[in-house]
Amino acid sequence: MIKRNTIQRQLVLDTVRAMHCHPDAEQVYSEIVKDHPHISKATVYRNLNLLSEQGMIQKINVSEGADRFDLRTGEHYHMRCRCCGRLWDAPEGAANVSLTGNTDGFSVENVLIELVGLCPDCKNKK
Amino acid sequence: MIKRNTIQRQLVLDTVRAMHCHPDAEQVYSEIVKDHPHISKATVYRNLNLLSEQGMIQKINVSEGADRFDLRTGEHYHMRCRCCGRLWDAPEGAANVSLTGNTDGFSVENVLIELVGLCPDCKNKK
DNA sequence: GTGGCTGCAAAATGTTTGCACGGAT
DNA sequence: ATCCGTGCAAACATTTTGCAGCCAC
Repeated sequence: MIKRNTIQRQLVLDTVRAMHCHPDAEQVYSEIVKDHPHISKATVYRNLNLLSEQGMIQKINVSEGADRFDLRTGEHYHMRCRCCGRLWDAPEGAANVSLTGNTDGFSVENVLIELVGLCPDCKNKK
Repeated sequence: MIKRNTIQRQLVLDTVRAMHCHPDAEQVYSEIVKDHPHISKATVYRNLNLLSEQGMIQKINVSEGADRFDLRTGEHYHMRCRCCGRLWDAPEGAANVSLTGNTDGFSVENVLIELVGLCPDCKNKK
């Protein structure tokens, strides 16, 4: 199916690229609505899903709350603060994963990693 | 708060222990309802959450669909088939993760890993 | 002009919560 | 007698979908 370039699709992509906080769909919508009050939340969801299927952005499932979106698409891992809920890209080399191939005939195609802990801000609040 | 031993709580625990398929809440409920038609789904949810907080079972977030529950509570990883959706415990040593400590001041407390791929059954169907 | 895309509302999915009652301690 | 746990329904959070009109191609 041929995909069209719509203003809404470009807005969703630009907004995710501009926000460096791993926003969820609601946050992307809120940001766009400021300048484009007519956009529908369904359109934001549809385009976030489409763009992540096309590899333009990455959809990130986290163990608490709504899915987040990220402009980086290469394989990398995420750190989630269990206190404030914010999400970060883990620095290059923060975690190294090696697969031994001993997976009972299961073919691993993708490794998803979430590092859960406390961010510096939340540590200082204690 | 002191926790009471109720028939429903024991049923939820026993059922998760008896099912070796990483069921979600709906599946646990369906299994219990066969013999105990009066149990409420809310009770199943409440007890699954309580038991996982107590460390009796483990709650597993997966990147697609509802949360699953597991009788194993020690740290281990999971493999999810992207075709049939089933979940398995990854064999001991299937994946080795090393943290380098290079996490920009973020304190990692827990590492969650999901290996996504194809199970032997789904590979054979192709 | 065609058919994908949008906005809107409604539905679907997964989970939690308020409340009155019943049962364990 | 207390008060925790239950069943029920309703609320909630997140996401998807049906549909009529619109707009990019």
